[in-house]
Amino acid sequence: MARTNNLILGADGRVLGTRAETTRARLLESTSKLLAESGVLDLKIVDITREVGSSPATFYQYFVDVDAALLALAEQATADELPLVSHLENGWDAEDGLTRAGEFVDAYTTFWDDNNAVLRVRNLKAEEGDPAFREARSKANLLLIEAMSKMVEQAQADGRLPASIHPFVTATSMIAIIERLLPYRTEIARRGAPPEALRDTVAVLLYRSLTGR
Amino acid sequence: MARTNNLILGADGRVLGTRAETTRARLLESTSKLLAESGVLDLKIVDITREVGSSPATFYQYFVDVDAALLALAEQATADELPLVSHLENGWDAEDGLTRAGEFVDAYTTFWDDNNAVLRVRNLKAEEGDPAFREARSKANLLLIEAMSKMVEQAQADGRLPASIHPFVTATSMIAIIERLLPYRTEIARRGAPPEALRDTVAVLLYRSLTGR
DNA sequence: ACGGCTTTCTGACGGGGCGTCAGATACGAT
DNA sequence: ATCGTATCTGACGCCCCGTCAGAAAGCCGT
Repeated sequence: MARTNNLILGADGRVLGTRAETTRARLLESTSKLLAESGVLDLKIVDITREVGSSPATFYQYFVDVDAALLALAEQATADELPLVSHLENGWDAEDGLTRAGEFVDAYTTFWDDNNAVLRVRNLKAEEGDPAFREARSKANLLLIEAMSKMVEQAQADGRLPASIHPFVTATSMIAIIERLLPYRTEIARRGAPPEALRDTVAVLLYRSLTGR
Repeated sequence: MARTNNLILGADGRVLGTRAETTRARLLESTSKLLAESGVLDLKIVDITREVGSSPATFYQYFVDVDAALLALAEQATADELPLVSHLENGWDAEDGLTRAGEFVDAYTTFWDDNNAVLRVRNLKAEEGDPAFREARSKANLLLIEAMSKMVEQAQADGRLPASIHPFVTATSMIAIIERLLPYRTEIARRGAPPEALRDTVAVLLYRSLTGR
């Protein structure tokens, strides 16, 4: 709960001045960097603050604990994710549908590459049951999932997809594919698949499962 | 590397006697329990050993660090996963194909529910780049993915699936769906989807994507 | 430019987990 | 029962955690 009505708050709920806002931002950046470098399990508050040249006590002025900082990062990542919905608007039923599917995959890949360390932690904590991270994940994916659900409903109405599939579950499955497959890239490459195989295959899978074409 | 040629080894590579094997097993069980209860981030060696009534030093006789224990658990889980391949053998091309897909989903769900805490950690560490966990994950999924790849190749040969999809990537995507969706169950339920919707939808998605029917 | 007030930062501390080692204890063979 | 080996653990120094009281920096009115 770091942001309310555009006011950035410290750990004790006070409103921050400009100097404090800068410090907070630097701490978040440092957290993100260390997260990407060495993983959550090795994330230490001492290291975060050392990185920005301040002391551990400072950290606690902005975040009640590490989780609070991680949550703030997750919420930042959400802002990058929401625009992806533009690739889904108006469906993929026109003849350039498959192309648009590919563009969506590309856009998601970029988003993922920029935020993967944070997203991994967000998903881990969400799956472990933490309500705040659950909420953050839902909010991030909601727009995409709703847009995809609409595509499925349309395809069902047109008789291209069976009525037996549940639109929301189908949409969530598509997010699952794309979210889960990106970290596999190196492994897939090691199996001799050409580099575009992943992108193209995922695009076709999404296209088929969402439009029934 | 806790096991070589059926001999169970301690952290220093020595062969364990029966008493030691029991202790090691109890430590692993305790680790698994605490993992499920409170997540990786709060996993403490002190707690693990307290749980079995021994001291932290004992832990280090069997595992060089927590990761080693987690890896051992991941390898145990693999043993539960391999038999699932029986649901894929001979393909889903007969008329009971969709039924068999449903049974596979059920079997995987059971496997997941029994092992989810460990699998989550395995996947996290694998995605963070740890080679040992990468290896463990690959080994666990390999049989399933190979079987699914064969199904895709068959469907492509019969003209039911486009040649443009890569069998291995497709198979991995199916694993992604099923692995990733199970933790979402509560969230999907909260959206008013009936309880079987997930099972049935995933079964249909797998069936369609793997057989092209 | 100075004093006083507020915001922001930090040194220092008790608490506790980490990982190691030397010595204690339990076991099995004879 | 004794000995040798396998197994266990108490105790220690190290480092991170989270807190608090006080220091430093910034701001404002005069």
